[in-house]
Amino acid sequence: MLALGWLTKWFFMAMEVGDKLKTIRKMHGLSQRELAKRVGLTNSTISMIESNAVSPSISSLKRILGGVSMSIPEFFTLNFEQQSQVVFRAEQLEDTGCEGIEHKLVGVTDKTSNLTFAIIEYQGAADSGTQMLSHAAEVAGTVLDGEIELTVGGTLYKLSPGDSYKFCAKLPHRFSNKSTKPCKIVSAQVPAKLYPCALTIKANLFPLTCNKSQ
DNA sequence: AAACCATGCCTGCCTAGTGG
DNA sequence: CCACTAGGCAGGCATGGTTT
Repeated sequence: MLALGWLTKWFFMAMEVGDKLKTIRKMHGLSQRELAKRVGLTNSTISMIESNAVSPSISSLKRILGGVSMSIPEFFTLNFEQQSQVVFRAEQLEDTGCEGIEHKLVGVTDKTSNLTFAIIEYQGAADSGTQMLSHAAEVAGTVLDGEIELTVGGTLYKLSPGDSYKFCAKLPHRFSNKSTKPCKIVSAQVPAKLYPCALTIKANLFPLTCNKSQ
């Protein structure tokens, strides 16, 4: 029974091997003959595998993937259907910020991504809220323009253009623009969920206040 | 009952050839 | 030049018979 289950599972996996291999080969700009020559097989073998006429042996698949610098685990975990939008035009970026903070999220509609990337602009005297933020994630960013005060775990850091930060967001943290000039930051976070001053505020999951104390 | 061996089937892969 | 098909070969595996 176990063997039957394994065979069934392998059968369904094998159904996709040919299509996947064909896509990968074309992504590398190779013909069946070129790939076959590169890995020491014949073009007909590549053809039959790609048309799902045969299921390649592990050794053959390893050889073929070697021709495109890919491992077997990488091959089976690759999912082309999850590939979504590549380029996000400036006008497409959704502003999820609140008063005093422009928070433009890149790829906010991509639910499969594990990364959140944002372009943030703190207006003069704006901050991320009176309460310290804390959420299970890792964040990193760079100040492009202006100056910002970053408090992480009780330590205050003053950042200028070119300065970067990276910290575990579980530590209580807060951003504050003490100057009168805007401060522009690019910021990334993994995992993509629970972005404190954008998605969560927008969704009213954590009703934080974004102050503009002037 | 266990181990060994012969047989046939299945499958991956090859060469040669075809059609677009 | 390209992808694909037909026919054949070789190795792996399951099965059944024989021997110990």
